[in-house]
Amino acid sequence: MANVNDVARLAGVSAMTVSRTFNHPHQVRPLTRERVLRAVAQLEFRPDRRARSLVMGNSDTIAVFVPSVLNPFFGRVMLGVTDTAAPAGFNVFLCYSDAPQHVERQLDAIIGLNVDGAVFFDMNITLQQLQRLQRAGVACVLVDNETDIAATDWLRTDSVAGGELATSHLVELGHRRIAHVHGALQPERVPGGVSFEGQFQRRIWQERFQGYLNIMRQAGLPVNQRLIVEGDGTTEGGVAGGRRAMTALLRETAPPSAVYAANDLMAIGALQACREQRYRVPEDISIIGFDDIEVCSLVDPPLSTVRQKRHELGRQAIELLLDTISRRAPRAGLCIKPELVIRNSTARGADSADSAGGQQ
Amino acid sequence: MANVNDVARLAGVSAMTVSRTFNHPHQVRPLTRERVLRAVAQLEFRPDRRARSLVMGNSDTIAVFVPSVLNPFFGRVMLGVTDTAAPAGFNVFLCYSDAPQHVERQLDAIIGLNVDGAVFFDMNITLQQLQRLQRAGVACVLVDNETDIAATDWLRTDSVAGGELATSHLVELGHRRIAHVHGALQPERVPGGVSFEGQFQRRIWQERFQGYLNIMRQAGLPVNQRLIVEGDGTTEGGVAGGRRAMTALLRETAPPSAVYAANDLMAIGALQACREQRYRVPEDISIIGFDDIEVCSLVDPPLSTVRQKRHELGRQAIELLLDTISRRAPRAGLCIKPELVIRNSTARGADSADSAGGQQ
DNA sequence: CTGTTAGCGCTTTCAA
DNA sequence: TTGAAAGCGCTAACAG
Repeated sequence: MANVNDVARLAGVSAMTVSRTFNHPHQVRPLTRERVLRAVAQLEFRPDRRARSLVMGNSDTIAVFVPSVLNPFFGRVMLGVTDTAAPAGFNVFLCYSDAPQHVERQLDAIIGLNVDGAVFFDMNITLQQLQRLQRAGVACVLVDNETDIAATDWLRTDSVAGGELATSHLVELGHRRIAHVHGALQPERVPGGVSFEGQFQRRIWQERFQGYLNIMRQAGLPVNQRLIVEGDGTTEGGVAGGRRAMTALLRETAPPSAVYAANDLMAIGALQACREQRYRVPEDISIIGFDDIEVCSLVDPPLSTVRQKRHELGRQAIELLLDTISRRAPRAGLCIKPELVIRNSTARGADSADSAGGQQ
Repeated sequence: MANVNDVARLAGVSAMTVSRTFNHPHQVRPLTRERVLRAVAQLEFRPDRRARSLVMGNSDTIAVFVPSVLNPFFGRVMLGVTDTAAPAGFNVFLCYSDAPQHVERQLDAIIGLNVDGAVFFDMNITLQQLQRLQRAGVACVLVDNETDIAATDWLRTDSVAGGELATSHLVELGHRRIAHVHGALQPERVPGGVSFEGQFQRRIWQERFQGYLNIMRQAGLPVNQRLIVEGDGTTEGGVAGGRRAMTALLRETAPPSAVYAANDLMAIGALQACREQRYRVPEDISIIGFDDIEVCSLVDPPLSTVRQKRHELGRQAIELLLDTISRRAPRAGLCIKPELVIRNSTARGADSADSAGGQQ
């Protein structure tokens, strides 16, 4: 590969002039610039970013962490990320922690790569990890982190509002026996009570449940502990977990007439269980999910859900990060509101609990 | 951030000893090493990879190109990539060309980043682009590239064999009127003939079609031009394209009793069309797809398909690349065979064409 | 086994 | 407007 000196020699100038042609074009005489650019083209010269980065102290590279490459949620988020980062001249380094022990190694890796900043989507970054990054000069933005960390910028999706949207939708359709399939609970948890506060493995399950509670109470509907069941919100186990949960619900003496699942995969599992047990959706049972991943419109019936604005999420996260990197903005927290997407898995339900269900 | 000199000072040694502690540990006395490592820990020192890379002439970073982050096919491929690259000490830089004009810019970017190598999955890399990369010292591996390029290592999935697997499966189930929904054709194409040689927009459509032809002829079945219809194999338009194609097929006076779609999304679209037109799958019509993406088991009925070994594909591509980078292996071409996955969308069909179809 | 010197490719500062 | 010198953080080569 040609370097500045090769170009300089060919153009009959000094290396500095070549450098300036790229970084301060107005400081070099048009004619000289011409000559330099001709040499650049001839030698296919691309400035070496490592060397540039070394002396400049910034790398124009950011890291983006997602929990899993297999998770269909993040494809569109990444599009929002790139659409925002690329125009600003940043390269995006994607990290995924499909094996949990990888995170520490990945953090080492991005510190070694001297990224200017990092965004963590849906992770469980600790204060210690965050501070290590910050000591290493990496600007950080946390999106839906498991624990709140005051020391940095963050962005959140409003899961409580999302849960409220889903539940109100069902309530407005006349449903009264509304079940909730949530994500995994902590292994060791205090028993009893419908207030699951702090007992969920992940914060989003807590919040999506909270939205459900809010609306049920607000509507004056009884919150029935037996209709609140644990699923599995993971990418791999989500569908099976939703099916298990739904199967259990259908075994109840009075099954629910509507189910709000804390994510789409669990909702799809619930759909499968209904089909297996010969319940029709949405005639017998309404089902609503959460996230609006692409499969929602591929299943039968197409799934009503709560849409996360994923492109927007990626975009705002990067904008926040770029602001932090350039110290343009004060520390701030942002919240993105989801929206209701009504497809065909939800329909008007019975007015009372008694007429719900019905094996055909 | 601390650097070698900071560590050296704290440990009371020279910078070289610090460097050696990382790169040639056996060359430094255990006691000295101890002291250095303590200083390293205390200062949280991570060697700067830019500087290291600059002097070593290699970056231990590779780039991986996929056509789209939204394409569900590549998640598992990326897992195979990382599982192979990480143990070898390589960072993976993921590039996706969701907007076509991005490719050239991405190539510039990875050259500037001085990656040691690049793998291109399912792209349309030209000889010019390849040579530019090679002149810049980037080792390249092409996986299912649109055009064969002799100048580099490549890897291919055996799409012809896959098409044969799918079609034989249908033939063995007793189907005779077997339709094929393929991907897009070239905008300008010579009309007539069932030999679509060279008229497909993408090579994989050509090959997956070829497998169909091979088996139909081998089984002595008539190849009916009207049962070979164009869909849309893209991530965004695949389902709608498959539905359109299937709708057309069902309008035939003698609809097919089985359909082989050139990818899963089109097969799912076909499934939807059947449902809309009140054909039962697989009782009235069998449908088989290609790729085995995750959604296959989520739709109803679960889709029979031809499985691409995606993790394997990622793994082998990286192994080939690492070999090329270290000049361990001669130029080579590899071919990965797919396998049949039978789920519930295919079933025994009528023995003759006449009894096929049947609106209920 | 350890230290000194030089240089990877680039850009900043200072001088012309 | 251009060039010379110095150095970013690291390691190979050589010396001790």
